[in-house]
Amino acid sequence: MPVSSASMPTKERILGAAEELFARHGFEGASLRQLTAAAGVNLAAVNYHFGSKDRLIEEVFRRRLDQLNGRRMAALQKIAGDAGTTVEDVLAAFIVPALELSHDGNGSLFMRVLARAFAEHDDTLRKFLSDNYGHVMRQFTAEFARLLPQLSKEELYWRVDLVTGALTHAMSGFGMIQRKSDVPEDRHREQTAQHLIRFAASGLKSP
Amino acid sequence: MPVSSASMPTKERILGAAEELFARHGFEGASLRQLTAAAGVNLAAVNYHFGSKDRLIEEVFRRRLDQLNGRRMAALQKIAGDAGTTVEDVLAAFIVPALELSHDGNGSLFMRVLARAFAEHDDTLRKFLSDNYGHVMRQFTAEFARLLPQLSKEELYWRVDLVTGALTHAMSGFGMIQRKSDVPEDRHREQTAQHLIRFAASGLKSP
DNA sequence: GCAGGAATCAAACGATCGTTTGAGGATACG
DNA sequence: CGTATCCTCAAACGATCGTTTGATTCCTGC
Repeated sequence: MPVSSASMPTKERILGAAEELFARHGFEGASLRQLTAAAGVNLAAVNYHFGSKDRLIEEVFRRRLDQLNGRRMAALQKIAGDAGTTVEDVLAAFIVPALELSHDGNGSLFMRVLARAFAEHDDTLRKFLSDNYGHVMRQFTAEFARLLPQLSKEELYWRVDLVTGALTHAMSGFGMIQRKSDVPEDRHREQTAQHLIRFAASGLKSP
Repeated sequence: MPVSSASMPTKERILGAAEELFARHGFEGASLRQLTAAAGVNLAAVNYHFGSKDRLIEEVFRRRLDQLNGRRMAALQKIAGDAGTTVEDVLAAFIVPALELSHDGNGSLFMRVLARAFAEHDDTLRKFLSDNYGHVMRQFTAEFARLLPQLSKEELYWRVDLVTGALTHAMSGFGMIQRKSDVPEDRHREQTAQHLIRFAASGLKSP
């Protein structure tokens, strides 16, 4: 499963190498020289294809988040507003697409990039993420509000923030948690999802 | 409450400015030239007093973590092994010292530095933190294990990791959550602690 | 098969990085 | 008063940063 093979177009090889090096060394820590060397392309290729390093960073996010948040929204649409929907259902709509990404290619490296973006309080990056994907969090929060009417607005924001913090932290470490070889991949993913959903649901619903 | 005034010794002025700039721009993003300019000291002072930038980073952690984890361990010793101790008590021993730090001076900036250290999967930094402060997490985990005997070792590690992730994430954002002016400082801190403890306890104890 | 845009290349740009140097100032002790 | 020690300072070190340039190669459409 190549993330940056010689047969791929230059743009995708750069994106693959960027994802890996941003995860490992941070946005400032990974230089364009390391990056283009790892991708096997010329140094000038980044500025030619993306314009600048900052635009490359945005493109790394866009490529993954478009897919991730698209799947999250699709899963949420199916259950939002329904009478039988539970907190666990909404959490599953949020978590399962992220787990699928984590176990696909070097998607788990992207989760580490995302965790870095959370830790960096960089205004430009936060604005980009908020502008492009803020509506996703608002939709999920609105559905939680419907299912947890006893919580004040303030309390709800608190708990949703704690849940996203825990999940981002946990999923950024998935590269290290290896499943036992006798458990099939999808079964392992299902167990992980159950762990996370149970934990988060208990926190959200706590009295 | 100056963090880097002209009257303070050079070493402390550097540590104060370093904490702020590392929180804002990361370890690689903050340069020694910015840092020494903000502290009002000569560029060479960092290498004279600390030896290198990496040793300065370690000293930034040491100064705060010695105090923070000292208070955590003291609070834990008082209740560890007792018959009446609850999960909430242990969580309070972990959380309250961190909240006290967050509301004291620019201690909240340090919590952001700590959140960065979590997100960076830098081996050198992780080894330093593990070598010097790993015993704290082991002690707390052991006490959780005593109070939650129904959890498997694997499940317990999972949940403790989720809790620390949520708390680190939450407390790194405390600079932005301002208390209402009609609520006294210590009352606000107490309320925040209750929020965090309730959330974490529900997650840990979830069936 | 040839013109022309797309893509790649080596090389260089000025800026900034962490670190080192050696001279000079401050301070305490004989 | 002199001297030894701690500290500060401006300046420079080589390395590396993101970006730009201009020539060269590749590929496509006529």
